[in-house]
Order: sequence, then structure tokens, then C-alpha cells
Amino acid sequence: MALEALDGLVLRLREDGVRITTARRLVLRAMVDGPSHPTADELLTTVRAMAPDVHASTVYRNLEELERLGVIVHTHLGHGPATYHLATEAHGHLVCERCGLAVEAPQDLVDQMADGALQRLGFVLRPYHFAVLGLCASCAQGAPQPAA
Amino acid sequence: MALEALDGLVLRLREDGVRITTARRLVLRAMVDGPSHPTADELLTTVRAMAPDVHASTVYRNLEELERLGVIVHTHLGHGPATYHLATEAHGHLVCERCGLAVEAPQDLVDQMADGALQRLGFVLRPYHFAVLGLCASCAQGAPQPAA
DNA sequence: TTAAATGCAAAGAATTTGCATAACA
DNA sequence: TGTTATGCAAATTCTTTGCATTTAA
Repeated sequence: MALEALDGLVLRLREDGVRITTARRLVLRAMVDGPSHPTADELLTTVRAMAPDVHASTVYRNLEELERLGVIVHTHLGHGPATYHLATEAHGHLVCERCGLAVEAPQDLVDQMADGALQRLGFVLRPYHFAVLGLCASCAQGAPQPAA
Repeated sequence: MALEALDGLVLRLREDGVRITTARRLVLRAMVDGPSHPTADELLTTVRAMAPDVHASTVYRNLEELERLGVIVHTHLGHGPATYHLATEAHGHLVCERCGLAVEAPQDLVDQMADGALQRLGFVLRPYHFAVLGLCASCAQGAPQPAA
């Protein structure tokens, strides 16, 4: 399934006139197969496990190109590096400022806000680029704070 | 009015045991009197008009301290430097990805989303840290794109 | 007088860019 | 064979930090 998704992407990109290099294929594979929300640096590490000479700038350039082609999107979950997803998996994020927990925002809540902004301001929201911060249930109760 | 606000802040900070230095007073004045949504660098420029020797690191350290004390908050409206407001003026932002237009998010839309997140996930949202991106009415119609 | 704040220089993280070389189509 | 992509080094942008000196209270 994951491999098929990769093959499909490769075909589609080739049709768009994009050259499929080793580095590019590995970046795509890491996006399709690997953990969700990788940073550029995490992708680099994954890619280097197969092709140690790939450089950070190559990963950044590939991510930029794939985003331009609509294959992936990037999101900021907080300070620190951007995270990347497949565009087909774009969704809003709620992130706890205290413990770092990131959850997917319920789509209907996101839609409700987008509808309101459209009707009232004509603004077409794409509320995926930045997370919405706050405190998760545990942290809001004054309880834990595992990570930062 | 603006000056009174400044005096009030200074008094409050002094009560908190904060020393009021030239640089700190000027940063506060720029926040109270100056244009809204300044970046650290814009604040530095404003401050330097009165006190040319103030350094960027001093401005950053003041902003950090004022945020810690709950006097100001910072917001990311897009890529690029953070912007700062008085905490009393905290509000959500909608930013156009195409032309850069930033408008205040209608509070009831923000509240509606926050209520939903609280009831469904126990998540206490503070949706002020990151802007919500999208396309403004003009840009959504394929029309203009003044800035980047 | 003394803890807190500053100026300065330097480091840091994340990302981008210039350019000669390599490699996909 | 001719672009397009890559490796590498270096630059950029925004922000933080270490440290000796100054200063508000």
C-alpha cells in the first residue's frame, strides 16, 4: 500500500516532467512510509540511512519542489523546524504549549471557522499552515508537563 | 492616553520588582505608542531613534521578560520575524498568504472553535500565537497580489 | 551596594543560495 | 546531449548566550 502510493507519486511526478533522482525518491519514500510530521532534518537522517551522501540542501530543495507541485505541505507546530505531510493528509493541528502534545484538529471545528470567515470576510481559510496552540486536557488541569 | 498607559505599566512593573531602564522604558513606549504588530527589529529602530546605543539583544531580552511578566505576547503572522502586542490586545489573526493582508479574527469565530475544542478534547485553546492563513477576499477572486 | 540590566561579540538553529559537477530523460 | 538536480561551502535571517561593565533602586 505504501509502496503503491510511492509508485503512483513517482509516475505522476514524471508526467509533470520532474526527474526522479535517488535523493528525490528517498525523500518521497520517507514521506510515504515513515512517521508522520517529519522535519527536514529527520527526513535527511532517514534518507541518509540509504544514501549517506545526500545533503541537507538537497532535501530542502526537494521539499520546496514537492510543495510547489502540490504533493506535500509544511506546517509549523511550534517554534523550531517545520514539519511536512503529504498534501492528501493535510489537517489542522492543536498543540499543547506545555507538553508538546499534537493532535489533529476536528475537521468540523476547522470547517465551522472557515465557513464563518468566508461568509463574514470573504476570507478563504487554509488553517493548516500553523498549529493552534493551547493546553491539552492534562496540562490544563495543572497536572503533568512531560516534555517542554 | 497612551502616555497614561505607559505610566501605569511602569508602576505595575516596578511593583513586580522590575527595574525601569532607559531601554526598557523605550521598548514599552514603542509598544504602547507605536504602530501595532511591530517586530523586534522595528522596535529596535524606534528605540534607537531616542537611544542609539541600545542593542538588539537588549530589545530581545526585554521582550522576553515582558512576555514572561504577561505584559506582552508575540505572534507569528507568517514566515519571518515574530510580531509583538500588548497582552491586553491579544487577538487572533487571519493572514493572506498571497498579499500579506492581516486582519483581526472575529472573536466569536475564535471562541466557537475554542469552545468546541474544550468540550470535545478538553483542550484549552489560546489561538493567538500563530495566525490562521488563507486568501483574503481580493486574492481569493484571483485578483490582486500587492505584496508577497 | 548589589542584584539586575546592558553592550558587545560571538554562537546557534533553520533555511537558502551560488556554483561547478554529476546524472536523469 | 542538454537540462535539471546534486554536493559542498558559504551566506542569510532571526534569535540567544557568555561575559565584563554599568546602573537602578
